[in-house]
Amino acid sequence: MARDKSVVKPTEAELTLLNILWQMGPATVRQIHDTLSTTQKTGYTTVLKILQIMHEKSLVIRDETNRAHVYAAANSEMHTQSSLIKDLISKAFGGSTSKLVMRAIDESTSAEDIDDIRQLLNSLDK
Amino acid sequence: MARDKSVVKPTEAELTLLNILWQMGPATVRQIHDTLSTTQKTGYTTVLKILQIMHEKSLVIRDETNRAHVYAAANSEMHTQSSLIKDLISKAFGGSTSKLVMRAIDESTSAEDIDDIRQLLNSLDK
DNA sequence: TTCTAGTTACGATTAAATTCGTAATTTCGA
DNA sequence: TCGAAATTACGAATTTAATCGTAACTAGAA
Repeated sequence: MARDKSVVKPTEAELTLLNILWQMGPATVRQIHDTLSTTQKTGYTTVLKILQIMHEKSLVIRDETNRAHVYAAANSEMHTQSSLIKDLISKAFGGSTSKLVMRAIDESTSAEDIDDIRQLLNSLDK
Repeated sequence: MARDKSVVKPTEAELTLLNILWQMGPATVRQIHDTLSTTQKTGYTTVLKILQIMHEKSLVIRDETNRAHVYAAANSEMHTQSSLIKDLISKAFGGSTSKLVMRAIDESTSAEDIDDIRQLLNSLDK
């Protein structure tokens, strides 16, 4: 039950900040905190601290040129999504992608989702 | 960045034990530890302790009739998979099931997986 | 130049997760 | 009956996550 040091998996709080960075692009702590404040009541220094830790883990990069450092996600949203999915598949779905997909589809009541997925499958045919 | 108390999400170690319980069915600490030992070197009392904590959280139920308590998963594998997926979708996929599915399919190189998924979609048509 | 507002750095605190040693308890066989 | 072996209970130690207060620093305005 050891931690896998090689692949850094963002924690929940870290993922929240990454989502903001993916949406906003590079941003200062102030900007990130302002955005986060619309949905959560988290202190400014808390956000700063988490970003500093993320920097140590190389989850974000930062530009220290100006006094207010500018942070950016180190990896793309797509890359991170893939690694989170792979993690879940291996830990809760016995390594089977199709099991995860089928369970996800079972959950979805949205007709659009189903259509989107069907189109993706069709596009794989060619 | 608060914990959601209403839905108990198993930790990594807990999920490992749940996987064993789903596979074996109800089992004693000894049996669970023996199985786990084939892949991990975790102490007996560690497994016991985690099961006791899981019992407090109602992740498992236990039969205390005999001296060696018999533990069983409180929720089905399917139920837990669904809740883990929903959690991931909301935290890393902007709530979109189709985005998760598409990312998962992108990752999968297995033709069988694709076939399985296609069949599931077809079965939804009726 | 000096003050001030804004920023980063540092470290303390709390809570949860993980690990395991040791004590207490129980049961079964000699 | 009594003791050994197995089991549970208890709690300590360690690590990580998350939070934030306060100190230190910096740049621009007055």
